[in-house]
Amino acid sequence: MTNKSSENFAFPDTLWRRKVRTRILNWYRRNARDLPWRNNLHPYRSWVSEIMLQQTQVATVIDYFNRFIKRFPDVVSLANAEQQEVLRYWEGLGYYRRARQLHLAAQVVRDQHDGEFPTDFESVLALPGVGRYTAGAILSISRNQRLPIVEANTNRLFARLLLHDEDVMSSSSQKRFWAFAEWILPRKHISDFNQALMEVGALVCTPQKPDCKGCPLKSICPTELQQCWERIPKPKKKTKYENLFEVAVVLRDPKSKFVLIRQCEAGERWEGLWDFPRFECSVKKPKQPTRHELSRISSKLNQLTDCSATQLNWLTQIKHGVTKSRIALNCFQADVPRRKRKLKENLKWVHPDDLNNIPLSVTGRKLAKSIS
DNA sequence: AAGACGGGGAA
DNA sequence: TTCCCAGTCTT
Repeated sequence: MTNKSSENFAFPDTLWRRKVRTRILNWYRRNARDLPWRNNLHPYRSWVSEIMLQQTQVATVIDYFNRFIKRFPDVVSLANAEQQEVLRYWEGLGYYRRARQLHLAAQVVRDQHDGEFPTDFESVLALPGVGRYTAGAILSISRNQRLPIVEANTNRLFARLLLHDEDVMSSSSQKRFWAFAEWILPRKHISDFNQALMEVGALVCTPQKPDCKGCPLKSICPTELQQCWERIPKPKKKTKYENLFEVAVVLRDPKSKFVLIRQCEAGERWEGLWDFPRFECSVKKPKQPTRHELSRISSKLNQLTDCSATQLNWLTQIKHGVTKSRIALNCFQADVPRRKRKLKENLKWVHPDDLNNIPLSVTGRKLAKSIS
């Protein structure tokens, strides 16, 4: 192997590199946050934390991580759990595919790696839900293996350090950053160094108003010199949102008080999670829906559940954003004359108290709380 | 190369 | 409101 990919790019000299390494490491030793996954470094814990941290901020993850590790302290306990329980522990974190793949990967480790989390890069990378970043992060952080990482924080830090003004997510930018991450990586203290890169990105080299005065790399960072952090990294074009109007119905059996819930299927959002029957439908004045609107709701409800409702009472409106949609969800309650004998696979009647043990979409949880 | 996936926190 | 987040996987 004579062609290291970093040789295809022009980076500063090795003196500059040494400064970056020592300054970043020294800064980290004084400024590292005390985060739960930094105690008791172990590949399993590191893996769980890395999956949770994908596209999710540190502050959000902390409580989820602690609860999750308490319930699933090792990879085999996770593998042996029901997927529904794993999803329940994930509820509210979003990107639920992560939880399904985490669970699946735990079973792969149990069945193909003797229940021991693998420590070679190829095996880790082969696990579902693990890409180049996550595999490198797990093994570098928990085992000090010499593997580079590139993620949101380092994208920003590298772009500024290299005065890189292209879109950081383009494939050419990513190639350059991976090469740089490899080039800048020291021989020793890999775990601290990789965490330090992210920590500087998170605490100092922030998207808005970075703290260049407190930065360990000030005076060797061209972006600090030129005071051009607003231009680098290149701002992305803003996403436009689409307004959606939906209706959810709490169907209730008045005798037993049971309510009907529906499991989201593959191809839908929230696959594997449960929700109240729900569909797209706009209602102008939800408190006084027109006859026409009511009949549309009934018809769609019947289509989804084979149940017919006697009278629809408006409960509340819940607003929430999902990816690029902004949804206004009008919630109704209705009693059913009598329960159907045969239900579709993905429907079930449950007592409201039992909803506590069932993974629901966040809006489903809000609605469940409002009726209990 | 682009789009989907989710929700919370901060400005 | 909009932006951003310890990315991965599928078209």
